[in-house]
Amino acid sequence: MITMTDIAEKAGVSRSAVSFVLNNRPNSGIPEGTRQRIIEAAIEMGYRPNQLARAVASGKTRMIGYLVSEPNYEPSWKTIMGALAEAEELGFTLKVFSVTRETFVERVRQCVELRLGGIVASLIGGHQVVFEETNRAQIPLAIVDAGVAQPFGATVLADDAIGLDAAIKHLVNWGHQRVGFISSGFPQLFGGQDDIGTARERLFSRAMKKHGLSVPASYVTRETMAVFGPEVDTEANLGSAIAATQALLSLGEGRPTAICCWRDETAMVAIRACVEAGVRVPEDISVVGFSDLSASRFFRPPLSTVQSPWDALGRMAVRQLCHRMEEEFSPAPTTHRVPSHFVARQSTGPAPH
Amino acid sequence: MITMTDIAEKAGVSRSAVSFVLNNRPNSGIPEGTRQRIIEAAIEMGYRPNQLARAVASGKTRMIGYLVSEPNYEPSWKTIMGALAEAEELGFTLKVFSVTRETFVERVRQCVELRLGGIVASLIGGHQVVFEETNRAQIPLAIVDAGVAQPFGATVLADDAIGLDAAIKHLVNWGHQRVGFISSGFPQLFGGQDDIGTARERLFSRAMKKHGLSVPASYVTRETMAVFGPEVDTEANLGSAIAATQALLSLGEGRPTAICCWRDETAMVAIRACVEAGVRVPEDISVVGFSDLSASRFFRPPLSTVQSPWDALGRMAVRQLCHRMEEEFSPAPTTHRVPSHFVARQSTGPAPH
DNA sequence: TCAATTTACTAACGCGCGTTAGCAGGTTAA
DNA sequence: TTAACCTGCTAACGCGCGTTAGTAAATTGA
Repeated sequence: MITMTDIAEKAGVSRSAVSFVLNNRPNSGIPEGTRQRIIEAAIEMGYRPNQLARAVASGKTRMIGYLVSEPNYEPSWKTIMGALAEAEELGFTLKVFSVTRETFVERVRQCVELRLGGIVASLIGGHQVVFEETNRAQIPLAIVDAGVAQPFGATVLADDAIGLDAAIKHLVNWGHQRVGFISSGFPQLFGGQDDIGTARERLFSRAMKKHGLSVPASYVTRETMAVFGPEVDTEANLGSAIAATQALLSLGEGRPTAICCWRDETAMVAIRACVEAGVRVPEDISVVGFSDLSASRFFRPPLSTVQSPWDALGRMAVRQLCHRMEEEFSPAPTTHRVPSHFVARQSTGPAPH
Repeated sequence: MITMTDIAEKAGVSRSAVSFVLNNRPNSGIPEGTRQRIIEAAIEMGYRPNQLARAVASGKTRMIGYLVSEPNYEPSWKTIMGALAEAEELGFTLKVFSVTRETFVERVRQCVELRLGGIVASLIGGHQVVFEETNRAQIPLAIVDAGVAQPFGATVLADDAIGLDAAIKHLVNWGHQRVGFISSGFPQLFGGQDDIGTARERLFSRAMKKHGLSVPASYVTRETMAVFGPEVDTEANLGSAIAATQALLSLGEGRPTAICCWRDETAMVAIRACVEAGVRVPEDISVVGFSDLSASRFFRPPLSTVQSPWDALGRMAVRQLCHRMEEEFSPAPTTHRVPSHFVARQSTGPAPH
């Protein structure tokens, strides 16, 4: 590997001169002739600066780390790819770490040891621990899609209220008055209470109230998700979604004429549960999803759903992180929202009389 | 940031002693007492070794780079995630780079400058250039899912023949004799001819011959794909797939009773084109896909398709790369195949008389 | 008792680079 | 004529670490 010393020798100058020229430092006093000689030597020898050494010497890195707890989940990688694109546009490189409940502390330490300039965390729980570790090392932190705003770092959230509002408006336009909700809760967070499910339920109630509709307690149910491992998305894991759907259907005459689900997968399972119970979708009941997975437009019926802006979330997280990397380190929390959009397909229709 | 010097001071020893203990070097002659003192000091001060400096000093990196040309494509990220998992299990970290025709040379240079220990390339074309660059820097290269084996580095391929063979066997069992093929070609490769489409067509012919079936030239068509950008997977891009399907359907009485498509997306478009032409799937014609996208099981009818082992491809690529990283550098080509599997769903059925 | 060995370390160099201080020679201004 | 300044560099230090050579003191062996 060619080093600066090699090209200094070839150009007949000192290594310092080479460093000055290659970093084209102003006021270094290297005249054009010498400058050209050095550059030509560098090109001729195929010199490539060692970024590691550069980082050690300068104490700065243009690398950012990305922690994911569910790498095989479609929303996860869409967010990653958004982050990757933004990072590259801003001149950073992205290092991805997958994380389990057992390994996530160790992974954060790895990031510290690699002296990464900043960290994006896309986790289900465990943010507190990540913060403690990064804060100690003075590493800026951005948290993406955590459900609720965190009391540290830059939290980047989808503005679910916008999409949810549009969804309910859509249902109201179809004449629906009684709308049920299947929330999603995680019983096995890394470390902490599950306030996410509750937050979602509040969000739903607020959105309903905005349209002058009330939500009986029996209309709000919750599926319980096992968090880790590739089985997250399989139907086998969604037994509780079936139970939640059946609970709503069993409410008799006063049952909801529409159901909002927190995830597209939940909506798919709910629809299947409805059909199996002899309830047609959307003729007898309308179902709304959340996420807009690639499979959702191929589902029968194609899902009406709130598109979560995964790509934009990743981009925003990186952008906010870079802001923090440029400034003095601060653990102060900030929150940034990215709008979501409702897209009407065929799982919703006019309310039955 | 705490350094070795800090903890040497605290423990009352030299920095060398600290280095010896923390790397628990054999025969360093540090007695247990001193050893404990140093370790305690390190823990107490929350010492984290600077892996960058370590890499500079030792000249070795446990980082591998991953170049992707189509990061938003489902098979791409499945492969990435496989690679990530394998890398972490082997104690490496993964740096992902997305690549366009304009930036891919620059990205390879970045990898060199970061002194990455090895590179996985998941590209459509351009392998030759990547090889030249990495070979000059003596960086091991693994190429994943390139369609055909490359004359350098470790090529990791899906053994499509296995799945294709199973698919044709499946069709033959349903009584099909006349099977058409819609291949996929890339007109805009990074640099070079498109021999991939041709290779696929040969593969198909061989598989058919194996089952005693011949393939008239008119049975083999090809869709032409625009390569880059997020529009790759949209239906808008698949006009040529519609044309290819119509060409097969227009063959009149002697037309194929089954069609194999090189991609699931192609199969979806082909099915739609059939239905629009009044040809029912699978009653009048059977259609087989390739890939097994997550949407494919939700498509109507659910696609019979060859599952490509994306995850395993990524894992294999990293494993082969790590082999090369351990040994003396060599540009010699090797090829590694990962089996594929056929999964029968509802887009195939008995041949019509 | 004294050389030979072992023990327990330290000093010093190098990795490739960024950066600051400074120096020799020429030019300018008073 | 001499101090002040500019030009065109170089010497030297430091980043945090791995590694080799070496050294003073303690121990051993004959």
